[in-house]
Amino acid sequence: MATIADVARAAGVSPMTVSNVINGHPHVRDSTRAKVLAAMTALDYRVNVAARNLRRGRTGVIGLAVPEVNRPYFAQFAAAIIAAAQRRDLRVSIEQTGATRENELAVLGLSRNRLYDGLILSTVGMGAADTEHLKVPYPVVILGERIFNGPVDHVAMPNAGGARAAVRHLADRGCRRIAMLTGVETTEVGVSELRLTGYRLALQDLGLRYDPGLVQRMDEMSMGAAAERVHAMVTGGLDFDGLFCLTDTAAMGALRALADLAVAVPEDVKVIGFDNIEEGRFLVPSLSTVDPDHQAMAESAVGLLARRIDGGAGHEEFVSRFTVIARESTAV
Amino acid sequence: MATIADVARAAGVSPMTVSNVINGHPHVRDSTRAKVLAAMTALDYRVNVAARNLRRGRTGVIGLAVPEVNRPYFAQFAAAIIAAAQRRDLRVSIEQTGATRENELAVLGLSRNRLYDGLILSTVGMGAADTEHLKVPYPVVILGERIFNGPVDHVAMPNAGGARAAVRHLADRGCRRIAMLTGVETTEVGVSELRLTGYRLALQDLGLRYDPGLVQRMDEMSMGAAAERVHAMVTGGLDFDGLFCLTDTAAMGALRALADLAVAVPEDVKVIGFDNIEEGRFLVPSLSTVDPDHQAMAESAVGLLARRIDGGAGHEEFVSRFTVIARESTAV
DNA sequence: TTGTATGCGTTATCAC
DNA sequence: GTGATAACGCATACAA
Repeated sequence: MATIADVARAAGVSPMTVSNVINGHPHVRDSTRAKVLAAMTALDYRVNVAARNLRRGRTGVIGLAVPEVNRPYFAQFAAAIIAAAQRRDLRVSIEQTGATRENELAVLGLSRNRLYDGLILSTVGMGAADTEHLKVPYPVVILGERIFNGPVDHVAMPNAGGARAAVRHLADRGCRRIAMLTGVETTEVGVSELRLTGYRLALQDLGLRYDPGLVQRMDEMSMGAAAERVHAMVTGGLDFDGLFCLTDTAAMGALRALADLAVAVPEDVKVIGFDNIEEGRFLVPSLSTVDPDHQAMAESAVGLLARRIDGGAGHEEFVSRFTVIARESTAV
Repeated sequence: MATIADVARAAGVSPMTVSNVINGHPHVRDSTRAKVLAAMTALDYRVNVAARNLRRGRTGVIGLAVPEVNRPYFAQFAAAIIAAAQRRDLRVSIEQTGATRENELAVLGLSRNRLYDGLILSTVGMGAADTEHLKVPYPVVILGERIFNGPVDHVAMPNAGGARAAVRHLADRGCRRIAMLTGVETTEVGVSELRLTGYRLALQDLGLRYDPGLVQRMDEMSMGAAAERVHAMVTGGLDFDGLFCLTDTAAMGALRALADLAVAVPEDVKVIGFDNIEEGRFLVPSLSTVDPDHQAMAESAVGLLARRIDGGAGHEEFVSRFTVIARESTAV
C-alpha cells in the first residue's frame, strides 16, 4: 500500500516528480524517471484510484443501465459496450432497472454523486413526460428512441423501418394474415408502438387490411409469456399464416408453442423476430430476424458518451442500419 | 455541485453536523437535522462519492470478471450477482476476460488500485500454478473449483457430481454408447476435466467401457463449434446413442447439427447439457440438463465477499447442489 | 449535542 | 527539469 510520498522518499525526489512519471509527463530527465520507476517497482506501488478520482473529478467509469443483463439482447449489447469502453480505458458498471420507470430515474440520480462519468440508459419505463429528469449535470446517452427533448444523445434502433421490412419479408414469402406479438406500451413512443407502426406501414404498402385481432399484446416479453400467448392464439382459432415477434426472445417462445401444437414452421406459419440474437441461428427451425447492428450501436453509444465526457457539445442521434436475415423460419 | 461546506453555511451549522446528518448519526437534535435537510434539498446537495471513497478507503463497488457476459450462463450469473449485490448496497463493475489467463491476472491487478472493494473472479484460463497471483490485499472469491491454495473463498459448481448424474441419467434412459462434448483444458482441474471425471465415474458405476474415441474435445465452447463437431462425429460414422455436452450452449449447437443430419433426438440420440440456461426449456426438443443452482451460487459469492470486505476471516468453500432436469431431449 | 482540526493520496499551479 | 504548496470533499478523533 505504498503511496506516491513513499515512492518519492525512496527515489529521493519530490512527490510531484513521481506523479509526473506516472502520468507520462514529457519534461522528466531519463535518469530521474529510471530512479522513480525503480522505486515504484521495489515498493510495488499502485495508484490509488479513489484519490485520483477526487483530484481529477472523474472516475473513469460509465454506468450502463439496462432492464436485465440476463436477456439475450441486452447481454449482447452489454458485452459490446464493455468491449468498446475497454478500448477507451473506461470501465462499465451495470445497473439493472427491471424496466421500471422508478429504477430508471433512480439510476439517473446516481451519477449525480459523481459515481459515473456518464451514463448509457436504456429507457423502457420512462416516457416523454420524464424529459425533465434527463437534465442532469453529466453526459447521458439514451439507448432508445428520440422521445425526449432534453440535452442528451440518442442511439436508436431502426424500429419502424426494421419492423416494416420484417413484415414485408413475410408478405414476400406469401403470408397474407400476418400477426404481431407485441408489448403493452407504457409510453406512446416506445419500442412496441414504433414497431407496430412499421407493421401497419408495411400492411399499407402491401394493400393488406389492418386487423386489430392480429395484434397480440403481452404484459411481459419473455419466452414463457410468448409461448403461452401463441398457444392461446392457435387453440383459440385465430387465423394467421405469418407472425412477426417484437423480439427474438419472444419468437423463441412462439416457435416452441407452434411445435407443441404441430403447426409447421415455415409451412403453416412463417415466423420472424427482431434483434438477431446469437441463439437464433441454431434454433430448429433457425429464426429469421432483423439485425439492428448492435455492434455499431454500442460503439456509437460509447463514442458519443466519451466525446461528451471530454467536453464535446451538441446532442447527436445515431440510428443504426438494419438488415433482414432470412433463415428457415420464413423459408418458402 | 454543492459541497458539505455549502450546506453547512446555508444551514448555519458546521460541516461536521451536516456529515452526521448524512450518515444518520444518532446524536443530532431534531431541529438541527431539519435545518440541515432543508438546506440539502434547497442546494440539491449530493455526496461526492469519490471524496467519501478516499476518506473511507472503500468504493462500494465489487468487480465481477467473467469470460464474456454475452454467454447465457454468465449472463444469468451476472444478473444474479448484480441483484444480490444491490441488496447489500454494492455496485458491480463487469470485466470481460475472454477466458484468457493473461486478462484474468490483469483483473486481479486492478483491484490493487482500490478500484474495487473485492473481486469475484471466474477462473478459466488460470491454473494451479498461478496460486501466487491470488495473494492480493483484498477479498477475492473464485468462481470455480478449489484449484488454488491461496487465501481465497471458492464458490464451486458440483462439476463431477453433476456430470456423473447426467451420464447416469442417459444410461437410465437406455443409452450405452455415450459420447461427451468437452473442452481442451488448459488446467488439470478445470471444468472440462472435472466433468470428464464425472463422466468416467458414471461409466464405472454402470459397468460401461470407457472409449476415448467418444470423448470429443473442442477448442472453443460455442454453439457454432459444437455444431461443427457433432456434424463431423455423425458424418464420420462415430457410433453413439447418448451425448453429454459440457454446457447447454454447446448442446444447442449439437441439437442443431443433429437436426440437420436428420438424427432424431431423443429417438436416435439422447442429449443432455449442463447449466440449465433459460433457453433450454424452449428449444425443440427441449433440453435436459443439470441445474447447478446459480441463484445460490451468486448469493453465496456476494455473501462471502461482503463478509470478507467487512473484515470476516477464514476461507470458505461453497459447493452448490445440483438437480438433473429431464426434458424432451432425453425422453424415452 | 455540536464544532475544530486534520488527513485520506493525488495532481494543478506556479515558482525555481 | 524539479519541487513547494494547496486543494479536491469528506469523515474520524477529539475537544468543547
